[in-house]
Amino acid sequence: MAHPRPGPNLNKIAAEIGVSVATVSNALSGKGRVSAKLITRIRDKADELGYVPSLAGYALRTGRTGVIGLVLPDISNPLFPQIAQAIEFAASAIGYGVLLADSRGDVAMQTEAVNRLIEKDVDGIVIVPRRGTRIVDIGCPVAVIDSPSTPGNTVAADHWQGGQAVVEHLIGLGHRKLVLIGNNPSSTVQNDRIGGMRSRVRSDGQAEVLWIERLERERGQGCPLGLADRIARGFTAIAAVSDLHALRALTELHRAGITVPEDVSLTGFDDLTWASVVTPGLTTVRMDMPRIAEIAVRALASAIEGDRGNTSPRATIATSAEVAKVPMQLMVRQTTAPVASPSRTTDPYTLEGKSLC
Amino acid sequence: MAHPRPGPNLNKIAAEIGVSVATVSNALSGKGRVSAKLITRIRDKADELGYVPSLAGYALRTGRTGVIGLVLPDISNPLFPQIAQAIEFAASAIGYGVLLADSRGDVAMQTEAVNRLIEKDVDGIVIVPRRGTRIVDIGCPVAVIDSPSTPGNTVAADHWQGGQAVVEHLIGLGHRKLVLIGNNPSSTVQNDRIGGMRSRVRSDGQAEVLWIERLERERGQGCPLGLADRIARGFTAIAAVSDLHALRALTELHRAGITVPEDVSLTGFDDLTWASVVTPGLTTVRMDMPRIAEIAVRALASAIEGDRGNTSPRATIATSAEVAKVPMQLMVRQTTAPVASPSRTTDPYTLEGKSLC
DNA sequence: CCAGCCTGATTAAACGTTTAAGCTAGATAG
DNA sequence: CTATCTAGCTTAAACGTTTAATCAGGCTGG
Repeated sequence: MAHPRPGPNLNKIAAEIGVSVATVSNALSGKGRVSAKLITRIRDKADELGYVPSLAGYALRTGRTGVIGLVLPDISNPLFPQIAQAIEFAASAIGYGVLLADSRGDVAMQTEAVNRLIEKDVDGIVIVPRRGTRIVDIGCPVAVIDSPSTPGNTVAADHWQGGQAVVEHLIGLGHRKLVLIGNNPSSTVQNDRIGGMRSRVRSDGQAEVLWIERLERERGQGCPLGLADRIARGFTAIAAVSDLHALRALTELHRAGITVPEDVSLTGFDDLTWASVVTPGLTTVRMDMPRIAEIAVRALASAIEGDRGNTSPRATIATSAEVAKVPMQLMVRQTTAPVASPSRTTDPYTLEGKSLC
Repeated sequence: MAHPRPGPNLNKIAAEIGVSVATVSNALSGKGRVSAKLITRIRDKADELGYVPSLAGYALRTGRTGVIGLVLPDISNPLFPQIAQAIEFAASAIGYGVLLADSRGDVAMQTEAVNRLIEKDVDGIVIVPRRGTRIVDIGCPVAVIDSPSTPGNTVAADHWQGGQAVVEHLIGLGHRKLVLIGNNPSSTVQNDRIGGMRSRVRSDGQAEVLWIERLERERGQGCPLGLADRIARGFTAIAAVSDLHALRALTELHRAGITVPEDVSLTGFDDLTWASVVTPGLTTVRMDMPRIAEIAVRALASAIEGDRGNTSPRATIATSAEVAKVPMQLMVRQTTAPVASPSRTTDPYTLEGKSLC
């Protein structure tokens, strides 16, 4: 009624060669004292038999499973694929598996998700916290992504610098009067981005910030943002805090007969997957996810591996990369152009929105 | 130098109460013969101490880890979030964890990803195969999602029926001449969708299929699809095989001064996250991911749990749901409207046949 | 030549769980 | 009153690994 899990084990190899299991274990892990020739002999036999070490046995003995958990806020977050892919890649590169846990947008589910992971004996957890959530003190190493306000070890994109890069790009194209579009001023990420943008506006320039949620509270869901108005008043560029808002701006502009980038330049944030396939390609700024993931995973791994000896059940915090900030990368595409350019070669584009609002 | 993993174990409970570990194990799992009062006494003690069973110990003994692997083609696939979320939800609902593995779009990486999972001792694997990949015979239960052509147990959205639903909707709105947009005829998914669509075109109607990849091979990457031309020739609706292609069509239409849905109706497929936020909201058709995931996971689970006794190292195929097909759901939004609606058309500009392509 | 040391191996215990098998005592049957 | 059954527990082995402790010799130094 059970399972002698198919593959060969240390015993098999040991028996086959005629030595003890301990020797085989030592040979393969390179730890004890084994003669060179015996080591190679064992190695050969091992992959002749196609030996795969049993994680269960290893885990039981060492207390380490080689698996880390990944807790995501809500998967509907369009950034999610990038994050998951990057984490999985970074983790598997150093031999860790990634257990998924989705907190489904629910704050309570987040701790519940963490518990599920702990019950699966993960060695550590990477958390991308839901906005406004605080990471509680759990009993294993944790790395937090992109919530710089959270205490403890965190790695985040440098949103401030990203904002600076966007505005520097626009300034370089000659733009002086900018409309900045955010959603909610209570988001630290958005605030960082907006802050970075403002910090690079020239003294002879001007920046007006539009907070969408506030506007919608007054004028209703999906209301126009009054962009045409601003253009008429001399604003020449619009910088949104997210690609989604940029897309919304784009439709509003076209509805008003304003073309991008001839009449006005437009930028987004995050480089969502469709940002490059849409025409014209959206100039935006992206997080260096591979790097962020690598830092997070490495920090976690070193915390885990340094954990030996620390038997305290309380949280062990990853030591390195306490608050690493990773620069963002500007992706220049077709929605930005020099101000008042007489005639661009780029195809004029009209994604003209109808109805709604 | 190590790790006596913090929490209490069966031993602790046994010692505390004064019985043997076996009894505790039996009491908690409800298997052996233990008196009722002792059971409750043990139960109480267990959660008084906050007992969490060691997965490692369990796995070692039983050969089952309670973890399934999820292999995804390439995470950049915009459908990915929905899939991952649904699988994770379905799995965790019946106590399974989900180990992530991304094959990064590379066909070779797919089997490599599978191997990574097997080395982590997963009990089974859910695969969303890359287009054109065949699932090799691996040594554990497998459920395949959305590749109906693949032999073995598969659960897939009923793309054919989805196509039918789209066209039925358009027909109901009075449309007769349809342009169908696909990407690559070698994709069985796309073929199913197109096939379903054609099967519902009325005998007094007409459907012309545009294969994007073929067109681009002739006219170059990102070329116009000649939609305005078709509209001029009396086509009143465009149905794309994916939201992405629908979006592309939308931009092309607007560039030609054709408005949606007044001049022409447009539909997509998949209900990608942005499909509802874009204006006008895209009428599309979505997979019932929660249901698909549940079927896949359940099939896998029953294969795993039925595996006891089957000691063959060869693949064990999930028995139930051999080729389950799950209906798709039509999401009617703003890009479809009755044909030739007399009212709110701004003004029927006579379509200047801006001859493209 | 003997005490000690290094080398290369072995033995045995431990991690936490499940489960077949064994044991004890009270109840029942004959 | 003895033989048998059974409910309720215990013993012990097993899963596959790591690792501390031990051991057998060969070598070295004195």
